[in-house]
Amino acid sequence: MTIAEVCKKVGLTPDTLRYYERIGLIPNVSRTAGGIRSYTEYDCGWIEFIKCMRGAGVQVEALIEYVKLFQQGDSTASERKQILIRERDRIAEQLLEMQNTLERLNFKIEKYETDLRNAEKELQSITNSKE
Amino acid sequence: MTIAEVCKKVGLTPDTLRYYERIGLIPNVSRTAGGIRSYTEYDCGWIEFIKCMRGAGVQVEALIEYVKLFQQGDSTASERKQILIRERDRIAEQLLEMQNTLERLNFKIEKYETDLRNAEKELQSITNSKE
DNA sequence: CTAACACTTAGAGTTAACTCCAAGTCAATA
DNA sequence: TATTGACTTGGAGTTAACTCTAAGTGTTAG
Repeated sequence: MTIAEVCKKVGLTPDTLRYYERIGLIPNVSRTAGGIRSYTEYDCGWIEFIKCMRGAGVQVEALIEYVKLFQQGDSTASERKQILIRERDRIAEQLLEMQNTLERLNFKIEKYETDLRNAEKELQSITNSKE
Repeated sequence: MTIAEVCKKVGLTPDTLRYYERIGLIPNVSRTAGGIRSYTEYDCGWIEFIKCMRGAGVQVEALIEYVKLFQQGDSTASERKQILIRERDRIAEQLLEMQNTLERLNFKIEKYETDLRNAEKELQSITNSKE
């Protein structure tokens, strides 16, 4: 796959993909004779994983660390697991915070709704009394 | 309340509070005769609201817009409501994405656990067969 | 009264994560 | 074969949201 095809498939820009590769997030992308990137399905798997993690707010730095350990082989498995646990816990915490905020916003929106309804009613009763 | 007291109370730095005020997120903070900020409970309410929204990833730009409308009075109520709805929907969407990622991470972590257990078992059986 | 310390301002600096640019190369088509 | 358009690289620029600095003022403990 070319970079354009991968971009269409996963929804990232070529610049972002090249950036991710440059900083070590997508290991071993091979090239054609002319030096053009040629992505395998395996590469796409990585990209998709990275995209998913980034979408949940996992920092690039943590992902670089993970990929680096991955490339060092099986002996780093438990260290990698620790990274995943750490990031999982972060996401879980952030999730709670967002759930609270969501609830708070829902209350506030509801309050706006009743207030706006009441204001309209009042307006109408004034209009009516004038007739 | 002084800026230091508010900071301790809500968990923000003085720099951040001054920054928020400067860009219009905390309206009408009054000063002492000497020009030092003196926060009311009402101010703290705003700050706490802003902190909550920021904690859930609501952009400063959206909050500035909201505060500006708020200061313009009742006539902006429905416009303000629209902002809250928009941000609520964003948070809800982000929440879903994070829940998916959380699940994915949990699977991955579990896989690491079984793999590591198996590796250890294998190691042990080799050790045993040598004895 | 003075030393020490918190506060003030305007504005510069930092950080993360892209995003864009210039100059050049490669592939396909008229 | 020439041109068009996607690709390459290294490096500069951008954006959001702080965070820090410098130079000065106010407040309080000894």
